[in-house]
Amino acid sequence: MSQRGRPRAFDSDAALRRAMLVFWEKGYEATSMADLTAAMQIGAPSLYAAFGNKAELFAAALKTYKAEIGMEIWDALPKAATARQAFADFLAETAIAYAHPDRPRGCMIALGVLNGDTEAIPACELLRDSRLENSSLLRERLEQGVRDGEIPPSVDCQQIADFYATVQHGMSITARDGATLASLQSTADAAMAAWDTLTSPR
Amino acid sequence: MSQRGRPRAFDSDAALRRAMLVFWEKGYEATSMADLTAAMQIGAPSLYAAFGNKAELFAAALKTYKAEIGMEIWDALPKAATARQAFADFLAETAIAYAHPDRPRGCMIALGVLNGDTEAIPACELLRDSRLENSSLLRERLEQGVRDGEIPPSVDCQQIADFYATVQHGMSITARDGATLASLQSTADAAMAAWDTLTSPR
DNA sequence: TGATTTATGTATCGAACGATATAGAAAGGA
DNA sequence: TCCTTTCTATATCGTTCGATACATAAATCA
Repeated sequence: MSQRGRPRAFDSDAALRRAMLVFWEKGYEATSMADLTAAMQIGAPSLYAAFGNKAELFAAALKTYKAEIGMEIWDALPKAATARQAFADFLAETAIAYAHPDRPRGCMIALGVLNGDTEAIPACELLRDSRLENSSLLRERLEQGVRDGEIPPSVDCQQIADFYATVQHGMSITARDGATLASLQSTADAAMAAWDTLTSPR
Repeated sequence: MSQRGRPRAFDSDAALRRAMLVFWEKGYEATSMADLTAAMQIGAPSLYAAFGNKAELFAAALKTYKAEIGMEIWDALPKAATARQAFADFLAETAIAYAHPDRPRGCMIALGVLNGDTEAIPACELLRDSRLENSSLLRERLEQGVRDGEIPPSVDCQQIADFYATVQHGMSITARDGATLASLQSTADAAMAAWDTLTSPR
């Protein structure tokens, strides 16, 4: 099963990366196949042969985004010694990532598709599931804090996770509206100002 | 200058209201003229004659949204006696409005258009300006609190306003993802848990 | 009543959409 | 060398997009 036939004339990973940037910047629906073929510098048949269709290409681009960009943010959760530090780092990394000067602002997962019939547009459900997964990651880190004795068992970890996930979602919109890195960092700090109250016994 | 010609066969306000609901639910770009004419129960020529084009119809729908839905939320700011109560009410009203069972979830201003070239899509800039206006309303209420002696002058009102505006933006996404009213209220409470720290002297 | 004005319903416009058919080009296998 | 396989480039498919031309209907004005 060696590679028969004419070899591919483009770098598949590089093309996928370019597609990711376009989807990230414009969202799923606002991105046309013409936008993609122009950015990826390949013809439409090559795109379809390599990635299936627009929806599958988006799914692949999302996977790349999670592995490459999302990792910068979510790796902070397990690294930090305490849940508190984990959340502070998580928000700080979010601010840095969302205001990165050489990339689309905000988060592809939060901004990719918000509207649309969940069933009609598969990308919509894909992103929604990703957001819910992220919220679960936050909850699990809090539950770890409970097991570590850092957080009292009486607190509702899901509620706290939902709050911080909501703040992160909002930061995507605020970043798209032009907020500075300092402003986003300030918002991250403000969210952490609620930590002590949120993690005090109920 | 009396009304000459054949009278309009539809209620313009009711049609605009239906258009608002469609834009609110699907966003600007995902809403087609076919969606609009179906929801408004009028022909395309009647739509164009009455509202100009899609962009102008969206602008009119947004105006209706602000006057009708936004008022429920933003009226809380001047009504409350203190800045703290104003922000608590503002967030509480946001939770209620975003989880209303008989309406699209979340906020039309936050979800209408997030992506897209600001210049190419006028609706994008329109919504961005609306979000920045709302942030300014929050800042002004905080500044009023400073004048009232409720908040120390050393705090950065814009930073606090940005934080709460960001939370509200995030609540739109969280609401679209299916969060319950109780969950949104919990997030609103969590945001208020930061109030004392945020408004303490710097 | 006839002329004018405005709204409606049908049918359709050119452009852009996502997706392909087709033919030719570039590789390995025999 | 010839065949098979795979990829590329051009041209285009049918559909949907936002937006209109056109003829007709329903009102006021003279």
